[in-house]
Amino acid sequence: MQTASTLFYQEGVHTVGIDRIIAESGVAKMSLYNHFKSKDALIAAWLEQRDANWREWFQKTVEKKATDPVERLFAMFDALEEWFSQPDFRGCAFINSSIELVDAEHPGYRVAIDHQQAIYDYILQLVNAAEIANPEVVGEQLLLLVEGAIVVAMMRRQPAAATHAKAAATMLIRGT
Amino acid sequence: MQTASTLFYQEGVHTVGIDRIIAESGVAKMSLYNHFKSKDALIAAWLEQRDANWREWFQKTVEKKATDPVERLFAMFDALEEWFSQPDFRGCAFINSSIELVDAEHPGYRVAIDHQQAIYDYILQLVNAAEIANPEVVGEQLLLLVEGAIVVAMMRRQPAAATHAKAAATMLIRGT
DNA sequence: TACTATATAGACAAGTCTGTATGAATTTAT
DNA sequence: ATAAATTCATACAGACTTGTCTATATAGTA
Repeated sequence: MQTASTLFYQEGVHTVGIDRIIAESGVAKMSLYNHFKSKDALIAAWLEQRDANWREWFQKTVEKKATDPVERLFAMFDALEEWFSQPDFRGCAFINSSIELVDAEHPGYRVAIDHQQAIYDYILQLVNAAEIANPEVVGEQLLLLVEGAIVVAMMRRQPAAATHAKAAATMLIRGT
Repeated sequence: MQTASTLFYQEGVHTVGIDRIIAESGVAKMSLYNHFKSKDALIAAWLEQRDANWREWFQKTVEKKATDPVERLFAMFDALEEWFSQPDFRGCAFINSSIELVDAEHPGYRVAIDHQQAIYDYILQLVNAAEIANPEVVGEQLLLLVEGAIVVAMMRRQPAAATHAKAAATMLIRGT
């Protein structure tokens, strides 16, 4: 699973084959198929695990950087910048997978969609805690900045998008 | 090429095979390989054509909606909303392709990266025409809103992201 | 009319992929 | 220590992929 995780994230679920996973992990093919009934099931399990891990990391990092609700909203973008700066950063696994898994019936597709909604829910929670007017609207706008920063940082391969997103968020929240 | 264009955009460059393209287009396989030396070359040609078409449509639409530079910046998001509302909207072909074409050496990869830069260049041009302070910074922020709106609209399958992006852009530019 | 490109249809090669079958080795539990 | 469960290594089936080859048909031009 660990091998599958890094390979799927680094090279995409479509280009990485089962043979590659078993070769680099040293696990026999039958052992893999004993734990996951198909490659699609493995992909779904990976996405679910990554969803839990990523969101825990993100929230823990944000809440460690600041206690004030407004400051935590800004801290989101500092956390993003940390993420973007990691040498193995290759964008959001859930955006990437939702694009690769064209079929909406794929067991991993819903996980990817729900991940973005979970991010929005977390943002909305912080916006509400900060007692900002029109919380849903501001929450949607901040979500756009988060997702936009991820995409731009991925394609440009530089983490500066987080800084610009943070500045824009400051403008949206504080008006300065 | 027309068949390849719709298939690649709708279902992704990886899942659509050569056989599918020749079957739905009625073109013989050797004719296709006579015009494009490989599938990768066909993908690159498709991206280049779509880049030209999309940017022409986008700029024409924006410049038709408004003449004032500031209003044109806002009109970008109205154009996006039109795009998002098309029933066959499936996100940005260049974001999608840059994710599917993991290899940076792929002939189509650079086209995808350059496309985003071309969008930024256009935004910057409008920002400069509007004589906004810190044009590069504001341009980057607007790019985040554009790219974020595309991703969110794609995953949610609803065009409301454009409206939220426009409101955020208004706040960034006008402060209200 | 005759020649030259180009298009067509389909078989084919060589490789990829997922998933299954099999028997031996190894670990775990009693 | 013996039995049970799991893992390993490998071969294999069947379906898929891209790209080539061949032989026929069609269109344009001198």
